[in-house]
Amino acid sequence: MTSARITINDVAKAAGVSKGLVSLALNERRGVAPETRDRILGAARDLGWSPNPGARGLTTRRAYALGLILRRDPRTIEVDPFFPAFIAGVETVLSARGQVLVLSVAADHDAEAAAYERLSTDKRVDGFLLTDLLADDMRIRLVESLGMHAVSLGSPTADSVFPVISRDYDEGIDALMEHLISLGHREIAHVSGDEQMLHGRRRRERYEHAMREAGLVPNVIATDFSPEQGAGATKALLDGPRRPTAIVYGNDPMAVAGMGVAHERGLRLPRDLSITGLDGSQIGTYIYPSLTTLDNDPTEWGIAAATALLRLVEDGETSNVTLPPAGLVVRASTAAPSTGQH
Amino acid sequence: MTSARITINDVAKAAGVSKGLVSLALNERRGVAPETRDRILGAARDLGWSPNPGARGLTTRRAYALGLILRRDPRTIEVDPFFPAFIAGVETVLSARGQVLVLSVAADHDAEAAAYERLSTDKRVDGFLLTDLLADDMRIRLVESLGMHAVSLGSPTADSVFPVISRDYDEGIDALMEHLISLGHREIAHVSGDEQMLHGRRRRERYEHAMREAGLVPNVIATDFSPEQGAGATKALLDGPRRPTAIVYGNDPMAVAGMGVAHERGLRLPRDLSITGLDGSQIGTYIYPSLTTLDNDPTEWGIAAATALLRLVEDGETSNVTLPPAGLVVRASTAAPSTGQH
DNA sequence: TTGAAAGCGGTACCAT
DNA sequence: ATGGTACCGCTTTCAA
Repeated sequence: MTSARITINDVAKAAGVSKGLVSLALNERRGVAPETRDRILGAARDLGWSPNPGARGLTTRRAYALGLILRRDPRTIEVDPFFPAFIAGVETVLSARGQVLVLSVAADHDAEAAAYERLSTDKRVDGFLLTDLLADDMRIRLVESLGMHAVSLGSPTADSVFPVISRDYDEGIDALMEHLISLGHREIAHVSGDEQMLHGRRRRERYEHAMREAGLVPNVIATDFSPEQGAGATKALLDGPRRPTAIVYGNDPMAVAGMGVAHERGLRLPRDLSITGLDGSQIGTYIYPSLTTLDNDPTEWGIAAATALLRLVEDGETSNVTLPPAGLVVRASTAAPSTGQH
Repeated sequence: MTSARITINDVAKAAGVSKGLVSLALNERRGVAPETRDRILGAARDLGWSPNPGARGLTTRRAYALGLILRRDPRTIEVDPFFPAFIAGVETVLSARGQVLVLSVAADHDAEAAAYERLSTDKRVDGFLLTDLLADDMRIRLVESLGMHAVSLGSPTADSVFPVISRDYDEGIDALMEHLISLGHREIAHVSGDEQMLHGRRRRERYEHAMREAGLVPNVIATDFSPEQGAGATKALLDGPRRPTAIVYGNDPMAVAGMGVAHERGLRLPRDLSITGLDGSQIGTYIYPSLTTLDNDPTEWGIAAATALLRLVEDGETSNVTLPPAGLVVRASTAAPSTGQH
């Protein structure tokens, strides 16, 4: 089956008009007689025609595509519950508008910067979705200097001209800490994520705030968010001078790894050690004990981010979005500490 | 900083030649004097110019992009250790060639088919990477009828004109079964993945083959590969008439979920129940007990698939690729069965 | 070996 | 309201 390449000229011919008019009709511009409009659109539908984005972009200077660039160490790339659902959310917005997502993965900062530049100079995308924001993130200035649009997930520390999508975690972290404290925990440790990352740092700060509010002393080990370092941090804590009765992990994969360490040492969970994550992954439901965490909703992030970015690209409107705050999800991995030896 | 839009004309001017010649030089066509060639390429480099893929594709009929469409239930989209690393592999190949990956996520079969059609008719991609192959997969014929190129991960049951990337799992499954049997297990159950999916079915068949070879009777529960159904299947098996001493899960996330169920019932792993996965994820290293599984290497899949697809698109060469067979990775989740009551 | 010009599939402007 | 035409950035003939 040779799918006939059908173009705007075919539609024009079929509708008995000039191709300029077809363009006007398609783009819902005024100045086209209603009945002509219908005839044109009908012909387009009959022929199964939709405009070629490449040709279109040649004059409109648009790519009709959004870019997402992930920086990930290839060795630890695997576990991240956030992205698949996030991308699904982005897609629902894009596909409804005939747009497309260009995904790139970069191993390090240099490759990352190169990827932004390439997608930009090659006019592959109209804007970028900035995730995993770092403190003083170079990408803000980079993307700005490239003359590209963007939205960021979370508020950059430096000045940013881009719309911000955000969700409050402070409230959820407060609730989580209160939950642990009211169970009787005093030695509550935090295995924080990459402190370069804004949300990692922010969570750590709120944990510390909550601890001090309760008259307790914070106990933090920083990691890179990988299960590997999560496991290592757990061992360090259990062997350390201030052995915790509860550990709050910066993300769920680390919490799962931490449980592995605890089980390995013969601890009975949650009696001997309470464990929590911070971003509500599905797998947390099926591990044992099921994981107390905060809810998230990556799909919602994706929808909001893509919508805001498209508004910026198409209408030049910069509108921030605040998602509903993350709430506490109590499952089975937290309980009152045992009063036994330690 | 207004990044000057620099085009082929600027390069032509700088090199003192016509834009036609610039094109010839850039595309390494013969008939360009060596010294002119160098001058042109030098000018291009100085100006930081690379050709606009959209404009280019207008005449070459290429998108300089590859497409990957994932069909995933939004509710269970989260856990799949395969894709991030697979995509990273694809990316290493694409970025080196100035190409790009277009990623799409579809909720169901209809949306999936629509996505293939859209990326195809809009000339968004030059070919598709077909993953998660189903038995008698409609996509083979669909993509063919769209006149698009593709490669498939695994061999389609129906005739396919597309290159096939494959890796032998039979050998690894045999080794895994032998491992369990030699430990003394007789009641070895299999929680299989989606039987619609080719690799899920194939794995189940090999498990059954190995059981019969050993004079044992297969015991299979089919699932959709989700942790949720993995947990459910585990409960059914533990409550069933033929309570297994070992369970082979179709993928690692289900194995993790299965462990959760076992722990919940107070079983001591691996003494009371041996558990294995089948696709070597990183998280398997950090759970307790660490997971016996087969190794995989999604990045390798990605590199091979993208390379083969690009060869097909650019040179018309259809070359199958066979990756090294998956090997057994023995960790701590398998041991001799306890001889106690049951 | 090189230049000039047509054409790819659209959009946008200027007449009418 | 509609048609004609130039033009977007690049590739590809065809002459020279």
